[in-house]
Amino acid sequence: MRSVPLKYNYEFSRVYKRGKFSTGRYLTVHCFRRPAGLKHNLTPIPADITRVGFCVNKKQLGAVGRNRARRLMRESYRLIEDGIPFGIDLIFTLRNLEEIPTFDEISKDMVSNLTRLGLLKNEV
RNA sequence: AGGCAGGCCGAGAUGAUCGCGGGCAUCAGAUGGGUAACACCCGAUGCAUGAGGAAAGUCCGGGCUCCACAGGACAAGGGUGCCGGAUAACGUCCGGUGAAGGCGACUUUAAGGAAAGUGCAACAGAAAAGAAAACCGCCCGCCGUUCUUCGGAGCGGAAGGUAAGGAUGAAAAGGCGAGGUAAGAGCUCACCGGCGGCAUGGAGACAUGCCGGCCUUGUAAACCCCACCCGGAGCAACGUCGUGGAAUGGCAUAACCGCUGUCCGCGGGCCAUGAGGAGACGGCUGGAAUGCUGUGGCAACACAGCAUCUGGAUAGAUGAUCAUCAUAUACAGAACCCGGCUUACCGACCUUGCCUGGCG
Repeated sequence: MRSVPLKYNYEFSRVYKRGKFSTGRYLTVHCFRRPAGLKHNLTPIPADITRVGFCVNKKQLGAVGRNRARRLMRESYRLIEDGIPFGIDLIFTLRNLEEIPTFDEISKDMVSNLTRLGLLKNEV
């Protein structure tokens, strides 16, 4: 198990355009199963890693709020990381909400979304 | 009791479990990357450490980097504008002067020049910028007329005098009082204001006093004039490396393929070269640094000594859960770095500070 941040803009758009998604009450999850032999700048991307991105709309929250939301999502992801298969690109996006949800709400929503996409081997 | 001024702090604190960034130390290397081999990267463990007073707005001033000019002056454009000081510098800060406000402690200040010139001053008003103007009013004399107590009085008229009063206006040509006069007027005088000169004090802005002629509207946040300052762009700056592809040169061209058949030639191969897109690394944090003490200074600040090392991420590190403390937690996240300004903010604390009023 190894998770690595998703970096480049074109990789994000690939996940949005060609991947599957699931929307919950607080989060939207996009996932994309990388085909074998995919390269970035002629360097092959290892098959045994999962790449993750966390997004918050710049318009809905200030810098502090965005940081907080990202941290909550990252922490939730960390706890269920082991149950997720390799070779996948994931993007978690906070939905447009009035307030930042609590850790519990994000955590549960993340699990249910990933289950719906068939990405969780067994519920934690 | 009310107020004035200044300072200081602010992810609320503590504990437990799990987790993140870079740093240091140790370990593991018959296993990944890397090297000639080490180092190093990657991995594990431990240790300490890890956002702000505004990190924000990006409004000024610098450092740093590249480009331009490599000398000076002027013009254009922009900025600043009482005086002195502080500073690397500033439009900032400190101390003062003048003005305005407040009973006061204090506060505010968009403070150069209106006698270099130009423009503007709506409406109202007779007149709104020149040494002006007579709407009402006031007045001597004159003419007509009425009355008469024969002194004059009233009314009307033409020509004049008058800026004291009324009326207009944001503003009416110094203010106010006395003398003066037919009525008036800086016409004369005292005081006040302004202007000019002189003296004294001060480093200066200015202050005080005396003298003079009797006096010149406001607006420069209208143009403008004067003095001083300013080259441009920014860390996505800039520097180093830079697979492949393309370019140029060299070498090899047996076979095969392409340039529609044939021949020649060229390309596909290998090596080198200087640019260089993506990307990587550096720039990247030890600094006009912070704390304490001392000396100088009213102060801003400067100097000296001692001590300390205090974020450097790169899709972007400070988090999660639980428990306790008191009800509960504002504005808000470094992105090259400093000095300011401005704006946002739940609240906590300090000064044997100062002022006004009440009671004793």
